[in-house]
Amino acid sequence: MPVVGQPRRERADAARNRSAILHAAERLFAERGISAVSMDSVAAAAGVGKGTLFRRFGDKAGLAVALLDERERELQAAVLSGPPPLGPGAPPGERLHAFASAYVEFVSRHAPLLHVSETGSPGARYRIGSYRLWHRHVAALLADAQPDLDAELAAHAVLAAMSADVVTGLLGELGADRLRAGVQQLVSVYLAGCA
Amino acid sequence: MPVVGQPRRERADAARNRSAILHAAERLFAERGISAVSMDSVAAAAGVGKGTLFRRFGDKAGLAVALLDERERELQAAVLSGPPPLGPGAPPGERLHAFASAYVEFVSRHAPLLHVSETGSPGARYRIGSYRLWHRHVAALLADAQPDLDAELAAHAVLAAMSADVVTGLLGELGADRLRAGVQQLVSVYLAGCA
DNA sequence: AGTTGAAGTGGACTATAGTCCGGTTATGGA
DNA sequence: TCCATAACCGGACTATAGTCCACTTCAACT
Repeated sequence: MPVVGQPRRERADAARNRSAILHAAERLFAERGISAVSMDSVAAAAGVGKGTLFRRFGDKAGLAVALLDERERELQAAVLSGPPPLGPGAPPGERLHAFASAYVEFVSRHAPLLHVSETGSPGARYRIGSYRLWHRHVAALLADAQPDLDAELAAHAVLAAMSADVVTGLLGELGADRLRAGVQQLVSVYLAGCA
Repeated sequence: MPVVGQPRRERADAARNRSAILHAAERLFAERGISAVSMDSVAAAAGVGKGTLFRRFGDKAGLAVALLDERERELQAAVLSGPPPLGPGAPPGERLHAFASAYVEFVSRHAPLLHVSETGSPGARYRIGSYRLWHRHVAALLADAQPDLDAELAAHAVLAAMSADVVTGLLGELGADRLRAGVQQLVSVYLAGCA
């Protein structure tokens, strides 16, 4: 009887295919742009059938999430256990500003992938694990710095201002510096907390 | 020679078809839910060919935008020339709070249509006329109430907190009241302006 | 009313996402 | 080593968005 909650180890062939798919997708997306790459071509480049691709990742959005997951781990590590001011050690206000800068940077860099990952069911962003992680992080810092605030709600607002849609939609119009300034102003105003 | 910048009046047959398409789409979307309605069936129900449908509205997102446009006019009228506190006459802070409530309500009611209208090219929301209108409105009120603020940026943040994606993603988790409270808190904090 | 050409029309066509299921293979136990 | 079984594989299949272009119709101007 298999141990509950601890599924058997992934089969060796499945692991090989998973890795092949991820690498092929990464390469093709970089070469041609995500929207120009069909799932068929990803499967072909990875040397697997279409069924395998969809079985593993559900749909194109799922594939994007898997790809982002790898890239996001780096930022997560820096935030959870890296050096201050991003990591622990600095006062919450400084950490918040540092996080905002880093996150805007991250979103800018991976905007196309993020956009695809949020395609499909509406509100998908709010259900994936990483959003919850960032939300907890921001809410904790806000609550720490400014107890009068409803930090849960404020954290959602801060993250909304850094959503992939906002960043891609306004980057062209405002430029990276001004975009960052907007988020920093938002964070500052929450931290000042004269509500 | 046709007058530049003032395109000829829409041809009568085109107007008839446009109206037929809009009405058919409205009915089908209400009956079956947007995602379950194919563009083919909209065309068939309207009694036009597929080519006509796509020529007029570009794609499914364009059709959604056209449908929203009608519904949005009501809110626009109330904001631009209706009675206070939503319309002119009340102090800017009050108008802002009133707008936030009304807009969250609007987004909640039309979330599926808004989601479809933002599908497709990323950042589509920021290019359609109505976003620019709301942004100008919010920015003007913020600038009026709190001159220290960078009102342009703050207005984007306020609208981001009320995007269709945020509302659909968090409505289930937080509920309508708490969602509204979050936006009200955001507005209050900007108005307090201790940045 | 007749002419003319621009705007509009419709349905066949292509490309792609995502489903399904019969056949195959890895894995753990005897 | 061999067996039973559950997971995995792959490609044919379906449904739908969106394109294209030869044909039709409207309306402005004689």
